[in-house]
Amino acid sequence: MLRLSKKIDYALIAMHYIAFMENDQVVNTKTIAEKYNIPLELLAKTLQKLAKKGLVISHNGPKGGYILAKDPSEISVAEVIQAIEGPIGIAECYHDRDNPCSQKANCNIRTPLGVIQISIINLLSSISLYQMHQETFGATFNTNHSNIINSLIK
Amino acid sequence: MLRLSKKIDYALIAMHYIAFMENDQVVNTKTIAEKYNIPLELLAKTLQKLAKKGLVISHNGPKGGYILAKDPSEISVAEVIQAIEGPIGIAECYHDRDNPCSQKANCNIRTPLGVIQISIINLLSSISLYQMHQETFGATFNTNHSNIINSLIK
DNA sequence: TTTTATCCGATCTTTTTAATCGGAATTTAG
DNA sequence: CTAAATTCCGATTAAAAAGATCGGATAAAA
Repeated sequence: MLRLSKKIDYALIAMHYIAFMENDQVVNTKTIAEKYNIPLELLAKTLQKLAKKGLVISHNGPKGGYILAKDPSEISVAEVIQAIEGPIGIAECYHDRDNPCSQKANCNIRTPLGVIQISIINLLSSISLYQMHQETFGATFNTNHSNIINSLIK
Repeated sequence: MLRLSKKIDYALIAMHYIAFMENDQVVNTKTIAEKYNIPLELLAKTLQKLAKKGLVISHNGPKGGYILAKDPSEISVAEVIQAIEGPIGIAECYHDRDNPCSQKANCNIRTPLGVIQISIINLLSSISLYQMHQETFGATFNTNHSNIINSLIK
């Protein structure tokens, strides 16, 4: 049902938490896992992946942990999703090149699904961690929607 | 990766095919399954579900099959998805009442994800089978986007 | 009354997701 | 220099979801 995976939930929760720590403190995995009741090992893996993709920076050893690699306003929800799961796609045939759908030419829904997919990617790309944070405290998204609209009106 | 399930692919393919048959002919499962190389039994189940939810009307016996219950312009992609899988939700905590997330109060991403979810639902609700069909033939979506935008600018 | 369909529940298989485990490497603090 | 805290990483297991199949029931047209 278009559900985001738990890994992505965890990634967003963690990124958000790290992003809005006071004075850019280094945050370790355990702290976040305990605060949000997330399995430690799984969260650790998730953060490692985010580090590998350059969204956070890791520091080893005692007093180690993670900080954001960029400003929260520069990190979109789409980036976090893509870091964990690769390209966003509602239809497989748009990026699984190893396993091409045999019906591609014949398919009657491929083109419109492609358009819908672009709209969703644009939506997720237009929302940053910073904006999520604002929303949490009752403010509202106020993004540039033109990209979403453009994908609908060609 | 926000992938639509195959059942939904099949449902959309079938609905689309039925919708744009000449003179509202009754279409049987086998015809569609063969044309698009879909497992017959699975497509049958999918169409049965769509019939139960009132999106298509079934006719038993020889010369039986399915026709649409409504005009293609009156059936949205969101309706088809919801008929097959229930409510659309990118975050579990928004409709799984049996299994409430223990972190609901504490969660730092619930509110913004809710807003994103509404945007996606609005997007999918704004696209009808008829519009998908237009798109297939090179025309473009030209929907009323105000609902999408309204969900972003409160 | 036979044939062609939908209908429906149960089950099996496969794939994906979630969680766990064991241990290595790194760095700070004492 | 050593011990403790932490990230790192691959392998494995467990659970859940998705996909597919089967057997038989019901209904309607020819």
